[in-house]
Amino acid sequence: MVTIGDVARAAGVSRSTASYALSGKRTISPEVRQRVNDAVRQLGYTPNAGARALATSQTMVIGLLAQFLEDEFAPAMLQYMQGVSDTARELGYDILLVTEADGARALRRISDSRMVDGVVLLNVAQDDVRLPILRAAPQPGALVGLPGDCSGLDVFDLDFEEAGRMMVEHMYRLGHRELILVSQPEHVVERGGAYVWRLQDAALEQARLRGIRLHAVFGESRQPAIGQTLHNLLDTHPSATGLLLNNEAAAAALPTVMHARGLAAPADLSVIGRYSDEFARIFSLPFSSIESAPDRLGRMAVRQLVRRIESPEHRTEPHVVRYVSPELIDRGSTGEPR
Amino acid sequence: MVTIGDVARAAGVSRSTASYALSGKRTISPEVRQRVNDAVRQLGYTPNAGARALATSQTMVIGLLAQFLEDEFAPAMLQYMQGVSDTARELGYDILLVTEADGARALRRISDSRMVDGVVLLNVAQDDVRLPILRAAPQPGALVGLPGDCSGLDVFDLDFEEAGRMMVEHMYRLGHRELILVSQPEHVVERGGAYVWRLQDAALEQARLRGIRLHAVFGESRQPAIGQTLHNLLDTHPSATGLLLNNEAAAAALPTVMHARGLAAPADLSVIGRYSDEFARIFSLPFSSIESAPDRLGRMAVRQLVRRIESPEHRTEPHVVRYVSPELIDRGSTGEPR
DNA sequence: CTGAAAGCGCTTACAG
DNA sequence: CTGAAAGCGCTTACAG
Repeated sequence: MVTIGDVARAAGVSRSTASYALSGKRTISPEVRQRVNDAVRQLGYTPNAGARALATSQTMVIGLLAQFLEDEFAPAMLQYMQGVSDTARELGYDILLVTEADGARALRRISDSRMVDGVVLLNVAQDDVRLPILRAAPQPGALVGLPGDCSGLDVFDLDFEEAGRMMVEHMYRLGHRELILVSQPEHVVERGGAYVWRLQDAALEQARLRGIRLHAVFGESRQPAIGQTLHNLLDTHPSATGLLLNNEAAAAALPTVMHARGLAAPADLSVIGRYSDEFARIFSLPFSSIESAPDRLGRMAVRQLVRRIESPEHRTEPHVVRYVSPELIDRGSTGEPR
Repeated sequence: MVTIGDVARAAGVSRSTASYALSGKRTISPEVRQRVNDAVRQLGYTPNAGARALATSQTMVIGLLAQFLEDEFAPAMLQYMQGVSDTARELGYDILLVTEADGARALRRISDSRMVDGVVLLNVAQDDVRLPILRAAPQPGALVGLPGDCSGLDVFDLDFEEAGRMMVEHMYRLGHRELILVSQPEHVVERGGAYVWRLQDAALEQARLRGIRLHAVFGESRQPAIGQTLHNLLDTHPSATGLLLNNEAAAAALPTVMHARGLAAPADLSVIGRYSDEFARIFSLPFSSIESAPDRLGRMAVRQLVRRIESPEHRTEPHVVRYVSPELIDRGSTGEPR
C-alpha cells in the first residue's frame, strides 16, 4: 500500500511536512503544498485508518446499536438507522452497525477496543442493561428512546405523553366519548419499552379529564393475530367511535379489517395512528397520524454525539433530554362520531 | 486505557509473552498463562483495535454497502442486512454499514483506508459502477445480486430465471392459459436491476412454450399507485386467471385490491408472489410465493467472503456464481382457473 | 517555513 | 519456554 512516506519521498519533503500539508495544521509554503498534493493524486494515497486512529485516538466511526426484536416491527427500525447513517456521513463519520442480541456485550466490545468515537443506542428500554456500560465508557453516548435514568447521556425521543394527550384531545374536540387505544404487545412493556405506557398513561389521564371512556389494550405486532384482535375489539366495543393506534402492525392491518367489516373512516370510525410519514407512504395508510419522526430523531442524536466527540467544552456540558413535539398529520380519517 | 504493557507488568512478564499467551501462537507455561489471564481479567484489558489492525493488517471488519433507493422497497433490504450482520458476527467480524448515495466513492474510501477486510455489495446492478473499484481493491468482495460481468468476484443470487419458469409452469399445470406478471418499476430496469428482466424473460419464454398468454408489465413500488395499477390490470385483462408478482409493493397492496373487487384467491384468481417468508409473515400475505431467501443469500455471501479473507488458498480459488434455487411456498392461493 | 524523532498499542520474527 | 527489539503508518510536540 502507498504510505505517507511514499508521498513524502515523491514530493521531496519529510513525512511530517507531508502530514502537515495534508492536515493544514501548520503553515506550509504554497509550492510544497502543491508538490505534496500532486504526489497524493499521482500515487493515489489514502491515509491508513488504523494508523491514524492509533496516533490520534480518533476513529471517525460511530457505533450504532440496533436490536431486531421479535415482537417489534422491524421495518420501522430502518428509518432510524437511515437518519443516523446519513447524518454521520455528512459529518465525516462512518457507522459500525451492531445487531447482536447481547447488546451489552457488543457495546463493551466496541467501546473497550476503541473501535468507535461514540455510540448511538436504539430501542432503549426503561432499565436498559446497556446504559451502565455506556456511562462507564470513555466515549460519549446518545440514546433514541427514553430510559428511566437519563444521567450521563444525551437522550432524544418523541414526546409520547403529549402524543397520547393529543390523540385523545383531538377526538374529544370532534365529539367522541368512547375510544379504543391499541398499544404495542405486552412483551414490549415487560421488556421496558417505556413509550408504550408513556403514551397510554397520558391518554388515559386525558380521557379521565375529559370524561371519555378509553379502552386500552395491548395488541400483537404480527399479522394475522393483530387483525383478529382488531376485529375482536370492534366486536366487544360496538359503541366506540374512535380508534387510536400506537402499534405499526395494527395500523398496517386496519385497512383490511375495516374493509372486511364494511367500515369507512371517518364516516363509521375515526382513526389516529402513530407512525412516520414514510411508513404511511410505503403502506398507503390513509389514517391521520402522529409523526414519529425517526429520521429526525436519528439526526438529532448523531449531531449531539458528534458535538461531544469533537469539542472538549461540549464534552463536559450537562446532558440533554430532548423531546420532539408530536405533530398530527391530517389524512382525513377523523371526523364527528357516527 | 489499559494496554498490553499494563497486563505484562501485572503478570510479571514481557509484552511479547503477554501477547503470545493471549493469542496462543506459541507455547506458554501454564503458570504464566494463568498469571496473564488473571491480569487481563483484573485490569479489564481489551486489545486496541486500531493498533492490532496496524500490526496485523486485519481489521476484523466487513464493509456492507447498501443503497436505499427511492424506487425499491426498503423493508426488503433489512433482511439482507440482518443475514449479513448476524453471520459476520458469528464469524468474529463487525459490520461497517455504508449507505451513501455515491456507493463508488464510499467503496473507494473504506477500501483505500483499509477500514475493512472485505466487502459485501447489496443492490448490485447489471453494469454496477462499484464493481471495477471492488475488483481493483486489495480486499475480496462478495455480491448479492447478479451483475453482467461476474469476473473477479463471488456472486450470490436467487435463480430468477428458474423462478419465472416455475411461476408459469405451476400455473400451467393447474390449467391457467392467461396470466399477468407485475414486475418492479421500469426505473429499476433502467438502473440495471437485472433480476427484473431475468424473471420476466424466463416467464415469457416459458409461457410461449406452453401456449400461455402472459401480460408482463412494470408496476410502481409505492402505494397507492401500485394498487391503482393492479385495478387497471384486472380491468384490462378480465380473462386472465392468474397473477404473478415480482414486486413486493404489489404483493402488499393486493389483499386490499382483491377485497375491493370482491375477489378471493384461488377461487376467483390464482396468485403467486416472489418475496421472503418473513415478509409474508409481517404483512400477513396469504399468497403462495417463491422464497427470495434474503437471509440465506446474505449468509452465503459473508461465509464465502470470510473464507477468502482468512485463507490464502481460498483467496486465489476461482470465483463462484451461486444461485439459490427458488422454492415455492404453498399458501393455498393457487388452484384451477375459475 | 521545515525536519528528525518519539510515540500511539499492538504483533512477530529474531535470539537465547 | 521467554525477552528485547523492530515495525505496522500515522501525528505531533520539539528543534531549528
